[in-house]
Amino acid sequence: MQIRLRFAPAPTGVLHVGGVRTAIYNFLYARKMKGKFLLRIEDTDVERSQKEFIDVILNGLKWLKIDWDEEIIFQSKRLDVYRKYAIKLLEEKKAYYCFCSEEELEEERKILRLEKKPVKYSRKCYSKSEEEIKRLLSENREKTVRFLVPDGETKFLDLIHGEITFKNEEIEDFIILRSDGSPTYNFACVIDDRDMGITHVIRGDDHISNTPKQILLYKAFGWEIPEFAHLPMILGPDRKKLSKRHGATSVIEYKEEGFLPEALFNFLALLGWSPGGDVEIISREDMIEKFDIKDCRKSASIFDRQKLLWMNSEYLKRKDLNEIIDLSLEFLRKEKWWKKEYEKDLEYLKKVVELTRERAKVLKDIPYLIEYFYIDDFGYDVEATERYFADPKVFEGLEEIKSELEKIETWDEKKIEEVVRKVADNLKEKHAFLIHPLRIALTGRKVGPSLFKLMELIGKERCIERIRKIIKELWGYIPGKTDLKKF
RNA sequence: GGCCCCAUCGUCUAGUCAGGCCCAGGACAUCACUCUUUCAAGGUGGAGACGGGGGUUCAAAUCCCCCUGGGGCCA
Repeated sequence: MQIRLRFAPAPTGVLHVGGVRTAIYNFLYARKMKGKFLLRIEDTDVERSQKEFIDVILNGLKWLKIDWDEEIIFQSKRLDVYRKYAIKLLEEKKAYYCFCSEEELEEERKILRLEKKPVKYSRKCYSKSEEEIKRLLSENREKTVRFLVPDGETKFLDLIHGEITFKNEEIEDFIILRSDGSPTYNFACVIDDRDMGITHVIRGDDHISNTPKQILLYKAFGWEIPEFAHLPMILGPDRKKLSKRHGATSVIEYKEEGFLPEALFNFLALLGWSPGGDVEIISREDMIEKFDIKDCRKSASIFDRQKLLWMNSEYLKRKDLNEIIDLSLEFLRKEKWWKKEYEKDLEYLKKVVELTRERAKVLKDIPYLIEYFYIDDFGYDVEATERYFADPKVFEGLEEIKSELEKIETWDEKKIEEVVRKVADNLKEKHAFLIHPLRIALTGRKVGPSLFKLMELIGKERCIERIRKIIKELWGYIPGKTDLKKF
């Protein structure tokens, strides 16, 4: 039999990492078992559901390449279906009308709480006579439909947790249809899962307490009960359920920060599941091959951004350069210094990114890392300048290097290195004595990739010009006195 | 408050189902050293955990019970 799984988000908020991970596990399991992975939008709560969130959720899934089979099911288009099934339960006396007002119910609960009894609906409306119900209905009174919870206990075998049992007496006669005729979560969920032919329900373990209610509904309808697997939650650093307080909530924000979708997918897949052994970086194909819902952990895990960053940099190192370029361009175009004409020389961009990519943890780092390969007027790092321009002899060395560089005919890394080292030797100074100031001259910074490689890329003319410029601007520089802020 | 779930380094986890191979392995982070023109990356090494108490057993991270702690749902 082909299994069928689904991811069923409510468009009442953005798609956050917790939701994505649930989607990932459903997706992986479906692919592993050669089944189907479906999508359902639970938009029955008209007040809190927003169209924009649907797009946000869909875009997030698409970005992560979590693609779904078949058409998306929208609950808002199935309201008639839910009503039909509610009436069926009503007719079979497995559900009943409740005319209690919110105030009445609150009053009831208050008393129960005072008496330290379980807060549960009194079933008051269940004992109403046929005539009374008829009368109340004809008066067009506000009403809900409640499910009549039978006696006994409800147990199920959770694929992750094992057997879980609830006593039915702890479950109140829950509402299945609200007064506005819309279905409640548990009711719509069961009907949809049944209509969609869902065989396995994989969701967060915040739904464990919903499961017995749903099972009771399956039984009332005489439907086959699907398998359930309840995943542990992803918690914020404060060990509380993920929420807006924890910063980047929407997965799209990870995209905007320059995370690679495959890195986030890998990271999230391994948050709560392990293929066993010491695997960290694992391809999607291998995940599908090795995935088993039974290998999921039972305990909640905390989202560790540090490890995500590390994993992203690993993916960044391995990814095809051309793809990195394409993705980087999106970030570069947001920079004010970036000019459209730079994109004509893709070969140069490629070389520059190749040289700097391993220093990037996210794509967003790229523009900063390559800025000085494009613009010539940058400021000089104050701290570095104070340290490396303390000795006026530095200018002597730079002058010397400048004139030696001018003589170079084949401008390459090796030749440049030779020249720089020779000048330092002639001056009877350590090579670093000139290398550091040179770096400041060429990049304005104290750190970066190999100086000689970077000089090769920047080109002879521009390198010489930059050296000329720093000599001119810093001439007469006195450490600690000269105001470097102006550079 | 009621019910349910969970418990291995700071974090993610392997090992738990089929007890001995585990005085607990890996990864991130951290520290030291190394490489090096700098930073990062890389390499080497260090520190770091079975929440507590009872059982069962020749033997428990692993099985059972209790406590504690954390989380979730309902209100």
